[in-house]
Amino acid sequence: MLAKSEQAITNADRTFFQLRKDIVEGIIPAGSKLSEMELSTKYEVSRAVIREAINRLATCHLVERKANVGARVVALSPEGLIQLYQVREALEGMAARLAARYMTDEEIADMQALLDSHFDKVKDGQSYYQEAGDVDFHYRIVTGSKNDHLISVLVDGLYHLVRMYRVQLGMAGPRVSTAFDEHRHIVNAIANRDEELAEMLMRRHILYSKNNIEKKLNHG
Amino acid sequence: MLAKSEQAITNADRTFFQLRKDIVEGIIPAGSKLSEMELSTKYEVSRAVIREAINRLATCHLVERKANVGARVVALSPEGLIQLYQVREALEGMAARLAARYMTDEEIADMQALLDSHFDKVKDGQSYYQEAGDVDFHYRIVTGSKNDHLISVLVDGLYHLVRMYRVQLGMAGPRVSTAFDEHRHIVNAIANRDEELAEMLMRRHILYSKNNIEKKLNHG
DNA sequence: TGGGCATATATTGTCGACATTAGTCATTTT
DNA sequence: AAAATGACTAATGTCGACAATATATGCCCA
Repeated sequence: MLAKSEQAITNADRTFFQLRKDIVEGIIPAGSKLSEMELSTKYEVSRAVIREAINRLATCHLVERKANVGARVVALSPEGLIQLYQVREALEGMAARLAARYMTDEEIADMQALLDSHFDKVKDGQSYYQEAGDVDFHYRIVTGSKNDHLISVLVDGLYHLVRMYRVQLGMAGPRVSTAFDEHRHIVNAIANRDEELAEMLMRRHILYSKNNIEKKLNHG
Repeated sequence: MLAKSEQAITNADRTFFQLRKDIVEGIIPAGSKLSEMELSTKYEVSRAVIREAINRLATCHLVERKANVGARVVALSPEGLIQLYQVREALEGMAARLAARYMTDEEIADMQALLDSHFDKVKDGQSYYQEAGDVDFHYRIVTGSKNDHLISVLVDGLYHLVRMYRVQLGMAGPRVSTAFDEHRHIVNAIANRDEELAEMLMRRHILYSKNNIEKKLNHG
């Protein structure tokens, strides 16, 4: 999905990525117990490798671990999703501000080109590109902040949790055209080096997404 | 230091806390290599326990790990500290906003009382309480947000990194009296349930701290 | 019959040994 | 002489076995 430089070197890496994928996509159900023995036979690695993978998942908040008891996949709750979006609003708002400050002109031009290509595809009705496009857009802003902590918390942590919610609660993409307009305005603000506006627009963009999701959760 | 519920159950827990403390306080120097064998003899536990502790430290970004090579304590850099404060500004600003929304009247009253006691102590010239008081104040706001992700990222992650910088760069507390005024104003905004103002004041408060630190780094 | 306690079992926590990899140094070849 | 290649070494990665802990079962007693 992400064209990130997350490449697996060791078995623990591979197992971690595989487990994370299986959890995010709901192959391993939310709230279910993660037995080290069971997983070590299933993934054909030793318990130590599974333990390391589970520990990493725990620090990503995809699983919760209790000493001498074991680990469970986190349970999905509406409040959890709201809280996730509150953090996203704060962090990605700051990311947009920093992107307006630190992104190079080339990076901004690339991002504008990316948005154009997305727009063409959406115009042709290929709305299934929406999620990938949205991910791409947010990813570029976040990396454009040039802030390693920000990047890590979002890309390595929150985004996987958000994806888990979206996949398992069946939140495929509504809000296609409006979201694209919002993306466009954010990029314009960044191109104008208007930090204040970039942050404000990004925060509103995420707030709208949150409200939209809340609506679906309540009336759906 | 923190009266948190972080209590060690297993040896890995204890070793993790001990290692974290030694790194934050500079007993293990920034940038130095962490040899698993060496540490396992030093802390009198097996290599597996050390490995688990190091892995946890890696996800806290206190150490950096490279596959088949080893782990090093992160290097301190002025840019790193700036980036940390950028993330703090975003997250604690949101925390103040959410605290204004979700803290109970009792929690707010407690916090005001805490501030009063701090003020009395500072008035008497006991300025060495400043850092602990500051930590207490920020900790209450963050937990008052009732947002688990926010709490975890800040309390389990960033605060230890910030403390590492403060300890090792010798940033003991200046800005005592002005910081107290800022704290007071933030609490007032929260008591008035003014989310917008609470967030804005908190962001400024952290921004001022950042500027103050930058000044010391440059002229110090 | 219901509750508390002791035992039993299954799971996690811990350990030491082995396998594998990266880095170093010496040798060889051009 | 310089560069490349090969083996050597020391570290990390992986594994299976043992120890400690929590939950479940069943027994005893009120």
